[in-house]
Amino acid sequence: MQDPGKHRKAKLCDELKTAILTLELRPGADLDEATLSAKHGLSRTPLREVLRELAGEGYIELRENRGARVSDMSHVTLRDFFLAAPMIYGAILQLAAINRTEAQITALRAAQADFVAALRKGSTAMRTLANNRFHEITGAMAGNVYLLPSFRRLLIDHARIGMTFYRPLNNGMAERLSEASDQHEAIIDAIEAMDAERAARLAEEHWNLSRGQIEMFVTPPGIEARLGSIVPDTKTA
Amino acid sequence: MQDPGKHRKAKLCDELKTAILTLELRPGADLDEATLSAKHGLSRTPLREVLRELAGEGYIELRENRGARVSDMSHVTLRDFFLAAPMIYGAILQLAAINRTEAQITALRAAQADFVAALRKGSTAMRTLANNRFHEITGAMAGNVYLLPSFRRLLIDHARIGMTFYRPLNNGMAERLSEASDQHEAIIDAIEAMDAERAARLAEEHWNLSRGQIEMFVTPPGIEARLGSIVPDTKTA
DNA sequence: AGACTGCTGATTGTATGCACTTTGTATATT
DNA sequence: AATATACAAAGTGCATACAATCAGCAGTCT
Repeated sequence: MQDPGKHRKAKLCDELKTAILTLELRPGADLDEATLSAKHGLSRTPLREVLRELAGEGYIELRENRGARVSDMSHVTLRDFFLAAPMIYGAILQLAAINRTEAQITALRAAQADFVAALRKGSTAMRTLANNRFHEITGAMAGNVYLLPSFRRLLIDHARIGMTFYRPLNNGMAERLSEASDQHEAIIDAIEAMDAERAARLAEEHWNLSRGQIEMFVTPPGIEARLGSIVPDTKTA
Repeated sequence: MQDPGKHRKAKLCDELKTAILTLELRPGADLDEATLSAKHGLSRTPLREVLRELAGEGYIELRENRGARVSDMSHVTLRDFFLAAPMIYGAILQLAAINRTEAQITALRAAQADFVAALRKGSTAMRTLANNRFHEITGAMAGNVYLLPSFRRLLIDHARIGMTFYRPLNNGMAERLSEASDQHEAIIDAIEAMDAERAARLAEEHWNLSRGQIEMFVTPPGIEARLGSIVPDTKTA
């Protein structure tokens, strides 16, 4: 696992982020410094600095004298997420429409192409990461230093929630995903046209779609089956 | 400056934050690792970790191989600030009203008492810090992990903007400050009553007051005086 | 039995030395 | 005189060694 390249730190940082976003590293998982530094061919000093950065962005939590662990997600944070997400997402897309540059539009189109490709033949993780990248770019377009910290924090958990709930083979998944893709296209158009109002409307729609999916898996319809009898029904068997 | 206590890191962290909030450390100021570590009796390793943390919270910026500097503030960031602040502040106070605990109310009252005391006989810096602490507590009350990062980032620059513009001896300063204090009291009441709607209204009012003060100093009335003549007016002298 | 106290292994926190990058300056060249 | 290059000084980045702290467990005492 030795990597004498110059970007070992950045690489490690990306790998950890990816692992966390895709739930490869589960919420609450412990991160051991010695193990990680050995695995990535870095000494503990730079590793710890990476951990500090990740903590600052909300990927992990640092506990005094007790090591780092991946940021937890509970029903409380899920509720917080539902409260904050529509507001921030709406604001970001509005500002993106106002401030976007041509180069950013190109980048956004590329990200959307990746997302479509991932929909076609990628894993759930690839879809999640591509989607995450798409929205990261809208954040960069908005370019508001005060909103970005919360936006980034939301994206982390949105990705993780997606990984948890959007399982393949579920009823209507394919249609919903292609709907999300269509919304992405519409969002690109609105941003390119610098139509903030339309962007805000699309943000709400996009959020509602996502919200609907999450709710569907949080509160499923219930299983249609009766409890078996404790004493075996010898008659029917 | 040697401090063999156990909390050197936390202390250094607080001192740096305070210095940045009060503009003792100016936006854009360079932070030299060697100097800082010597000044605070810490080696460079833990110092660098503190810097990473501060960077994560938005106090400073880290540049590869070129040291840290205090986060900059330009006309662009000021504009971003005006866009983001009312939304986030409103959301935070609403959530604070919904989620506050009794203990937090007590803490908020204490912070407000400090603020009043600072108004009476404190320096501008003390006022700013007391005000900052008051709002930090409302953030803790809201307790939404997704909104807090942006809220904290806003508070940093709100404090710094305040230090820049709220200079004593200016027209109407005293009245406006006592008005801010009154609003704090009203905010406490609304939060204690768990009245989210009233809290949101007060947030808007509080923001408008602050906004007005800032605007007053950004766009002053202009100086009533003519340029002196280049050739001295020998007749009048 | 239950709770408390004092060890021990493991893990995190800190200090220091060296390598590398950046930057300012002096000198040489055009 | 202006630009380019080489060198020197300063400061950051990383690795290793050492110190402090914590979790688990054994043993003792009530």
